[in-house]
Amino acid sequence: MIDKTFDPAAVEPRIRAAWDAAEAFRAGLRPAAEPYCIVIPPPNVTGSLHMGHALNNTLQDILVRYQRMRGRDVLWQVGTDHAGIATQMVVERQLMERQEPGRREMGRAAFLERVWQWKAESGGTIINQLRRLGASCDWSRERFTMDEGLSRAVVKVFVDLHEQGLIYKDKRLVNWDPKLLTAISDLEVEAVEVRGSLWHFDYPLADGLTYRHPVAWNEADEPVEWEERSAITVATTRPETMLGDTAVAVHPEDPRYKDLIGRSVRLPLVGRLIPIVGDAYADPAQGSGAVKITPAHDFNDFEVGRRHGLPMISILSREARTDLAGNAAFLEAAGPEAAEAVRVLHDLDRFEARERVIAMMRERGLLRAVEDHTHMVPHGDRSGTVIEPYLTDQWYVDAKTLAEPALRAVEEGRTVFVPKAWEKTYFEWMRNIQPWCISRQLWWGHQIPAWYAEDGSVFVAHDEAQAREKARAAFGREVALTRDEDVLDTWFSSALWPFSTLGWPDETVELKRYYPTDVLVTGFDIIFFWVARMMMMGLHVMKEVPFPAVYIHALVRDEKGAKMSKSKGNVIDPLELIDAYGADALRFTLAAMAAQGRDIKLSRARIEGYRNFGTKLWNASRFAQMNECVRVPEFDPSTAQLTVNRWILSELARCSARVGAAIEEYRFNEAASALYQFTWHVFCDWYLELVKPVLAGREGPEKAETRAVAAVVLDGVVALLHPFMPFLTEELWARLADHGPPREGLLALAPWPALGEALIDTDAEAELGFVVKAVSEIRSVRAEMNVPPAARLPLLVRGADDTLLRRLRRHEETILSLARLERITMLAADDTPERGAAELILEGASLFLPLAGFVDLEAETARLRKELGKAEQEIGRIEKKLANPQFLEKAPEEVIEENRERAAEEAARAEKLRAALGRLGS
RNA sequence: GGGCAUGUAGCUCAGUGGGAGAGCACUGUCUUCACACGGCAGGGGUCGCUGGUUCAAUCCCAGCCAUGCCCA
Repeated sequence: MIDKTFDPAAVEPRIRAAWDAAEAFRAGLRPAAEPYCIVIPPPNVTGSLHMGHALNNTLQDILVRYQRMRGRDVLWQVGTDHAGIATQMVVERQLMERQEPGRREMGRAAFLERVWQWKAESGGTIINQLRRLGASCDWSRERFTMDEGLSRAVVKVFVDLHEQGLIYKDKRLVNWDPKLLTAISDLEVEAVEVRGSLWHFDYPLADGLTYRHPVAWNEADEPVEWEERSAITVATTRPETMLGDTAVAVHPEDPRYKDLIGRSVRLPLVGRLIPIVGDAYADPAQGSGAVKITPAHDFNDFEVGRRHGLPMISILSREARTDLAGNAAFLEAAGPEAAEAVRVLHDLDRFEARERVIAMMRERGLLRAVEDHTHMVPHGDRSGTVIEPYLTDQWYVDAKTLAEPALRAVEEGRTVFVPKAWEKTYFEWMRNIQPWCISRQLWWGHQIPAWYAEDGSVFVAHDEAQAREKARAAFGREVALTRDEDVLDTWFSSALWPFSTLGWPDETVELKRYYPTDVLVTGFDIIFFWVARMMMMGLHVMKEVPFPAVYIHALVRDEKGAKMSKSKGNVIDPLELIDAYGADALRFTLAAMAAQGRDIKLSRARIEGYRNFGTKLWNASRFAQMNECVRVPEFDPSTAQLTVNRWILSELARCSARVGAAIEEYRFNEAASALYQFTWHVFCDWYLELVKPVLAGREGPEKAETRAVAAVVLDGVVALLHPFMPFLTEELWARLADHGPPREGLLALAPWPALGEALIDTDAEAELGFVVKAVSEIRSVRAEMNVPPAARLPLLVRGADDTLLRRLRRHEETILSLARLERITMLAADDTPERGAAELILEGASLFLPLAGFVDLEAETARLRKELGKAEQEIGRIEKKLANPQFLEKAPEEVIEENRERAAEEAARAEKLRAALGRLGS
C-alpha cells in the first residue's frame, strides 16, 4: 500500500541509484534513433549550485527527458570550466589559510599541482548538486575544459587562428586589475556608481597667451560679460592621471576655445608643453568644456590620442602605484619642476597620489573649483578593486572578423533566439564588438602556445618541438626559446565547448552524430559570454552553427523581485529547498514560473503549493491502488464503452498533445499548467469522483473497464509529468506496478504517451461537460441557500429535451451522489412545483430544488435577481453591438452569428429567471 | 543621455482584435470510506494614463507616467 505522503528525502537517493545502475542517461544506446543533444553551459568548477543553475538545468532536463521518452538518442553533455581567476584565487586563499608558502614562493609547477589536487577533492561539488536536482546528464562523458583533449582543441584553434591572422599581439589599453595583476575582459568589469568629485584645474597657456572667456549671459544665453584669462580650465575625476596628460581637448566648434586650437599649455607640476587639440569628444556642455587627455590611462583619451598622434605616457605601475622616477616617457619632455613631482609623488598608491596632486595644485593656486560628482567607476567583479585602464602587450582575437558569420547566421535564421527579442541584444553586441583580449597574467589555465627568441621574435606552435623547428628555420640555427608565461581567458576554451567535448579535433563518431547540438539553454546575462563566443568559434572551426536554437530564460529573483546576491544576503539555496520540499516541487515551481520574457520571483509559498500538487497525484495513485485499478496489458483504450471513461481518455489525449507542443516551443509554464489543470481539476476533482459509484459497486464489465481506464490514465499522467517531476513519477511508476503485470523498465526510458487523435471524443466531452455543470450549479445553489451539506434533496426537472433526458438518466447515479440528491423527478410542462423551491436554468430546462424546509425566500430572491442582472447586462451589451449596422456589415459572419446565439440564450435565461422571481411573489 | 523590457484581482503572474483568467492569499462551510499538503462554495479587476487606427482595443500604433535591466 502506498503511504499517505511522498517522502522525497527517502525516495530521491534510491531513484537516483536506480537510474545510475541502469545507466539510463548514457548516450548512444539507441543507434537507430535520431540524436538529440544539449551541451550544458559549463558551470564554473569552483561554483556551487545557485538558483540560476537550478532553473537553467531544470529546463534542460525537461527538454532532455521529454526527447528521451520520445525515443531520441539523447546526449546531455555535462562538465565544468576551469575558471582561471576564480580557481586560482580559491587555491591561493587555501594556501594562506593553511599558512603554507604562497604561489610565487612555491613556483608555477608546484602551484599547478596544488590546483589539480584541489580540483580532485572539491571540483565535483556542483556536478553532485546537479544530480540532486534530478538532472539526467550523461555522467560518463563528464568533461573539464583543462582535460587533455579539450586542451588540445584550445592549442589547435589558437595556432590556426594565429596562422590566419585572427589572433595577434597588440599594445592597447586593457582593463587591468591591479590587485590580481592581470588583464580582465570588459565583461568581467562591473560599473559601480560612486560619489566622487570633479576637480577643475587651471592649465596655464604657454607663451603668456590670453583669451576672452565669457562669465555672464543674458536670457537668450548670449554672453554679455567676459574676462581675460591666461589659463584653460579642465575638469577631471582622476587628478593623479594629469601627470600623464599629453593634450587638452576642446570641441572644434566651441566659440570659447576654438581659437586656442593648435596652441599649447604648460602642464602644471610637470612642465611638459602639451597641445590644445580640437576633438568632438570634448563636450562643451560638460564641466568647463575642456578636457585633459591622458591616452595611457583612459579608454576615450586613448582614442583621442590615436586620432591626434599624441604620445602615450604611462605613469602607473602594475600595482597602480605612481611610477615616475626613471620613467623615460614621463621625464622626456618634462620641465625642471618635474624633479619635485618625482620627489613628492613617486611610488604612491594611486589614491594617495590623487590627494597629493590636489594639494599641490591648490598650493599653486591652480585648483579653480571642486564639485560633487556621481559617476560610474569600473570595478573587477572578482577582486572588487577599481580597474585601471592600463597600457600593455596582450594577445587579441580579431572578434570583428569572427563576428561576421555569427551575425549572418542569426540574421538568416540558421540560429534563432527564443524569445526573439534577445536577437536584438545579440546583434547590438556583435555589431559593436571590440578586439577580444584573451591573455591573462595567471598560472591556472591554458598556457599560451607562443615561444620567444632572445630578440623577441615569436613562434606560435602546437608544442615546443615545433616552435624550435620554426625558430631554426627562421634563424638558420638553434636558438634559446622561452614560452609565453600567460594563459588564455577561460572563455576561449568555453567557446569551443560544443565541439571540443565531442572529441574535436579528432573526427569522432560523437562529433559527427551530435554536432550541431539542438539547443543552448542559458540566461540573458550570458548571451555575450557563451552564445556569442560559441557561435563565432563554432562557425569558424566547424563551418556550422553550434545550435539552431538558443533559449534564453529569466533571472531568478527573490520574492520581492531583488536580484539574489551574497552581499544582499537574500540568496535562497536550492539545496535547502530540495531538502525542505523535494527536488520535484522545486523543479515544477521553476518550470511553472518560467514564462518567456519575465523574471521569476521565487517564494516558498509557491514551492509549497506545488509540493501539495505532487501529494495530490500521489494520493490519487493511492486511491487507484486501493480500488485495484491495475493495468490490463491487453486492454485497448479506444474500445472503452462508458462515457465517463471515453471522456477522461479524450481529456488525457488533449493534455498530452498540449504538453508536448508546449515543451517543443519552450513554453514550459504552459506545459506545467496544462499538467496541473488536468491532474488536479480534471482527473482528481471530477473523474475519480465520477467513477466512485462504479468502483464501489458490483463487479462486472463496467467496473473492470473503469479500473483499466483509471490505470491507463494514471500511467499516462505520471509519464507526462515525468520530465517535470522525475523522482515522484519514477517512484509511482514502480509502485503502481506493485500489483498486476510487472513493468519492463524505468519510466525515464519509457515511451512518451502520445495518445492519438482517435481518443478524442467530442460527444463524450459535451456529455460530461453537462454533468459537471449540473453538479456545480446544484452545489452552488445549495451553498448559497445554506442547505446543510448532509441533507439529500429531490430534484425536479421541467422542460428537458431528449438529449437532456438521456443524459440525466445515464448519469443519474453520479449526479445523485455528487450533488447529494435524493432522486430526480420529471415534471410535465404545466406542472408547477410547490412554493419555496429554488430554480436554476440549465440547457433551456428548469431545475427545481424544493427547499421548503430550509429555504430562505429573501436569499433566493437575491440570488435570482443577481443572476438576472448578469443576464440583462450581457443582453444589453450584445444587443448594442447587433444594433450597429457597421458591425453587421463588417464583422465576420461567424462572429455575428455567435452574438445572435448568445443574445437568444441569455434572453431565454432572463425570461425563465423573471418567471421564477414571479413565482416567489416578488 | 541611448537601448530593451515590464505595468492585468491583495500578492505572484498567464492570456487574447469580438463573452476578463490561474496559483497563492482571503471569506463561508465540511473531520463524507485517496488526500486538511484536503473537499465544496464564494468575494474581489476603470487590464498604468491620454490619444489614434478599427464595426469592435486589455490586446495594434503614438505619446506620457512608473518600474527594472543593459550600455555610455
